[in-house]
Amino acid sequence: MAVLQPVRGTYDLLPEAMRAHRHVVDTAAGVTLCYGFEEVATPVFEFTEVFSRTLGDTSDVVTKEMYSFETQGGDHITLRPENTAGVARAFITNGLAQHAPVKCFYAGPMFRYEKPQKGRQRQFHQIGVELIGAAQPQADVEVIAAGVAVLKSLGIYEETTLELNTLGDPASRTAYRDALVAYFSAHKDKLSEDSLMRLEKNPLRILDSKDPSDRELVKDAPVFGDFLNEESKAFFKAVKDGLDSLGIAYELNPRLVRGLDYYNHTCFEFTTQALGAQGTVMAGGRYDGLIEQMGGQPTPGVGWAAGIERLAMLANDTPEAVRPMVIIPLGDAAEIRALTLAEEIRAEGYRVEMAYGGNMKKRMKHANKIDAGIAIIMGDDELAKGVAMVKDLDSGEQEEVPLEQLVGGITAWELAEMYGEDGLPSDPQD
RNA sequence: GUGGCUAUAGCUCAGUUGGUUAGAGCGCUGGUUUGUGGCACCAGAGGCCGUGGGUUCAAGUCCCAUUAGCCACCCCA
Repeated sequence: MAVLQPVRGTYDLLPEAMRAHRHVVDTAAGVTLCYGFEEVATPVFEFTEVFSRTLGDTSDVVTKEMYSFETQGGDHITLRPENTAGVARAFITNGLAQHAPVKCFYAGPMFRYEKPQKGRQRQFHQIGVELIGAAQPQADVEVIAAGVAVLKSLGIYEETTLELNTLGDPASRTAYRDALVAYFSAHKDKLSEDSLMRLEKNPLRILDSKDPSDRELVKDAPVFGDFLNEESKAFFKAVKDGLDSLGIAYELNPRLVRGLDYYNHTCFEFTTQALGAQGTVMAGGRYDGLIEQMGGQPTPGVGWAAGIERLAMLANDTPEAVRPMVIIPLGDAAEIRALTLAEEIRAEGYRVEMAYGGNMKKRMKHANKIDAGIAIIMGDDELAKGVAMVKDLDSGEQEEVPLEQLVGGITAWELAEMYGEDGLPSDPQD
């Protein structure tokens, strides 16, 4: 609007939005830790090859969505468009193979040069988990279960649908891909413009086309099931059985594909109707070929990523801001004592604001404006008596409390009055 | 990258067929005298009408471009 705009597709996280993000991240970190995923952080930029060599030369992410630049030293750098490649790189460079299986959780900004929409920014944020070094289908189940637990903790699981598919092992996938190319190539005249492109880049995507003419063709297209070899079928069955035994509902979606090349076997998405065209809330799958493709030893892996913005838009149980208590000193001696009193109460883990400036009324209004729950009014005469007037700003009740009790005893008094029975912050130090 | 819609105060929006000093609500600041807030009342500040061109005696209003947002496609989290 004004001359000073944020860069297209970026935005500021002001306290209210930041709290929603924090809630998503903290919830996910806590839940996934129960599954053994420990938080890690990798750089927000990597050498460009980390992404270009792994994501696939034909993927949209590589061909048109990367923020890449050359440094003064001549290095080719790219802001990470996703974090699986970065984690995989860290796995290799830190020699984590000896600790396999490695389970990690991450949260942070990702960058994609896309046309912004609601729920789609150029700098956005993702949480995700990766389980590297476990080839068993039980690992897929565990990863998906962790995702379910996160969604449940955020109170949005009921709004999502788990869509599940298998991409098979590379042999199955290649065979199917070839069959699809053969089939659609024979009907090029009926394919949409987009799908002609897809035929070159990612034929599997044609199956998911929204074009009516494409859809007609898709009806008679080869079915992936016919090309899955026994191992791939058994693997997929084991994943489904695991989910069944956990009572995790899913819908098989044979058209569910991945834009990134390193996926194989299991792929899944949690989708919702509540976010318009940006319906994917959490997505992931197995990527057994990735580490090897990057130059490491052959190492299987499985994981998912979820957009924090999208999760935050769905979650409506974001905690309220912690209400402060406000100290209102009146008089020179009280002003001085208030400084130390504030420090003492803060040291106990409470949010304390000072109301300086203005007369009593001004300061009370200030207390009100910052949504304080408690006002500690301390004039020179109270100070002389060694007390302070403690006022509950919701009920209007107030009473004199000896200063020494105030510091040591504020906890119970303040919490009870300030938050009532519910809405109690679990730990005010957080 | 393609197509459509939108752009007026911090926020949500009015601004008639182009016509004087561009409005409201909320919010913000100050006040309604003494050390007690919320409510009410009074007053005030705050707008290159997204930006740049053009048409016209005259443009917030019409035209073009540009930027940004929104929506759909593509793709994705």
